[in-house]
Amino acid sequence: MAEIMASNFVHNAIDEDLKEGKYTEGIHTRFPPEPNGYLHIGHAKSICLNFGTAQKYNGLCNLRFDDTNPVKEDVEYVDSIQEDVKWLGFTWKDRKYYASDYFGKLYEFAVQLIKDGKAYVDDLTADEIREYRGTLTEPGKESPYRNRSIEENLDLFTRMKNGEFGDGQKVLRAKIDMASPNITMRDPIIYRIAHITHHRTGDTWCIYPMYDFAHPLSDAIEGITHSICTLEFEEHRPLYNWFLDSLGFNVNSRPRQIEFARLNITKMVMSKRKLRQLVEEGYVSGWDDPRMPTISGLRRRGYTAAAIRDFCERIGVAKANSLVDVAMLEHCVREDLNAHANRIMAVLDPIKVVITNYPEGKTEMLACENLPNSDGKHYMPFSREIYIEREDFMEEAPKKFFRLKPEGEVRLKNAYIIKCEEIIKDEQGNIVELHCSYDPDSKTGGKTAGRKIKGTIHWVNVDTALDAEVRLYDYLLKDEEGAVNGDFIASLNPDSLVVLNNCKVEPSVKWAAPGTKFQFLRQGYFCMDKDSTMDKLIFNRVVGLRDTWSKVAKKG
RNA sequence: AGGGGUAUCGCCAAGUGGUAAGGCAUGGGACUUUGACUCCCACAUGCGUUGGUUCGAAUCCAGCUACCCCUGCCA
Repeated sequence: MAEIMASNFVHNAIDEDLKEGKYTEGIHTRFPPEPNGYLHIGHAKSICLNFGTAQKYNGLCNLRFDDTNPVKEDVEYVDSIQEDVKWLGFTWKDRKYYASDYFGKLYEFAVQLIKDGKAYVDDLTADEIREYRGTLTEPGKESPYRNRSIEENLDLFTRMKNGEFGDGQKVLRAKIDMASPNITMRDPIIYRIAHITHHRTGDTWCIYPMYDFAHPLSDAIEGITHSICTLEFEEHRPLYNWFLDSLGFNVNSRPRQIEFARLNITKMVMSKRKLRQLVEEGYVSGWDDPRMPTISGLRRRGYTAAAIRDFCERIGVAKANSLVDVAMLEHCVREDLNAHANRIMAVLDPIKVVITNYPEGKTEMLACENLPNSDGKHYMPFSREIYIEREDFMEEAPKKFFRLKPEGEVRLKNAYIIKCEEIIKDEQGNIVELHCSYDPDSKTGGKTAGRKIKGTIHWVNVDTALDAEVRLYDYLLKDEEGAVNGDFIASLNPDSLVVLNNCKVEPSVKWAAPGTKFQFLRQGYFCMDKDSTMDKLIFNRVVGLRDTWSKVAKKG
């Protein structure tokens, strides 16, 4: 299982608990997604925190599906969630649970509350309940049904369970305090009626517990010691504790809820609602479209699990709302890819180069390092005609242009030094071909291999190059300012997917593993998508694009 | 009668009364068969603000200010 080392304020809180002699049985956390969508990078933060914390204290972390609202949930999501958590490098062993596993127990807990006079069945309509709740500045008022007898409540709740009432006709509420300044405590609803088929329990139930009721009790049932969740649940904590107190859970051993700030990243939309909208309205091919900030989308882009884990450690965990620069995420993939991804060459916008003094018909295999300074290598054919990147040649080049120019020399990566002798143009004046000469002794190990040449460019062999349709992806989800608010649909960047048809890639591409780093000298790293085929390569442009040249040019 | 939170460099973030870690970004420089990578160097007399306590305050106290969350039969 992947290791998370970073320490944070949640750990400080746990340390205090331990010092006070609490939770002597060990630390136990849980990751509790609702299966109503795919996991995204924000969930990765929570996954790393929960599994990482358990690891740090030699404890356990459960995977629990919070499936208390069947209207939005589906098995497709429970499958994808498991796949993504696993892929990220974490394991829950046999501790996969569902809140729906506890529907029976939860029902009994509710009955107990009624027997203790702490819950009642309310006949008010949804609108009436809202009115009675009061506002942020005014207290609510008590429901006329609030003081029904325990017997009547018991009878009504049983009949709710038995399906005698329609959706919305009745709810079960906790009897707390309608005047509480904390609105969560104004007699919160704990059970609602919904005649819907649940993806796991089918039609067994027609009443479903609310999150506020199900969560603390599910935690307690599983022996969770620390229930780590996001900031918006902070004022639900008194209610979380109220249920546990009211049902007699020991103050020193019951779970403790700790809240942290959710993740925001510049240029990325993290709202599940909006991501769903993108999928449902067809703006993307699915939840795993490489432009999506979902775990599966990032995976298809070529992000590695290690990079995402590293990112989650680096951003830290705190309570202050924050907006992490996407540059941090990109740095993390770049670093991982740089260390582990094999180098392979591809030319996106080819221009043919004929090496006039290279023997016709000759082909030699040149050794190419898989990684800088590594023993691993692959071989690439080289012959008289090759392709180079169109932008690697400039007819009228400024002084600081280090690549190919008339009468200039440049090094072909893993091959020879060539010199541009002649430019061939068509009637319109477009450059169609370059004629160059090469220095036969300049390849690795040759007599003149050590000559200092300022520029090095990538290339592929004409005869053996594979044609590819390359799609370059940029972040889809952003607006001009990179802000995460605003009408994101209207601001989708139409250039976010570019298809290049003339791409030439080296033959070893057919063996390239997912995450393979393609060489684009000066531009950094392009990463091949895991689902790429030879005629359709998807490159993650964002990984390491760094146009140093334009910076140099700008400076003069 | 509103309540709950949060403020430390452009962006994250340590710090828990003893004189401001680290990372990302940025700017210099070295190296380079990737203008990448790597390596060096620089980057808060300052911790939202105003007062107070103290030999000493980002840390304690009081008052301001700004931002976030809460009025689902969502989670």
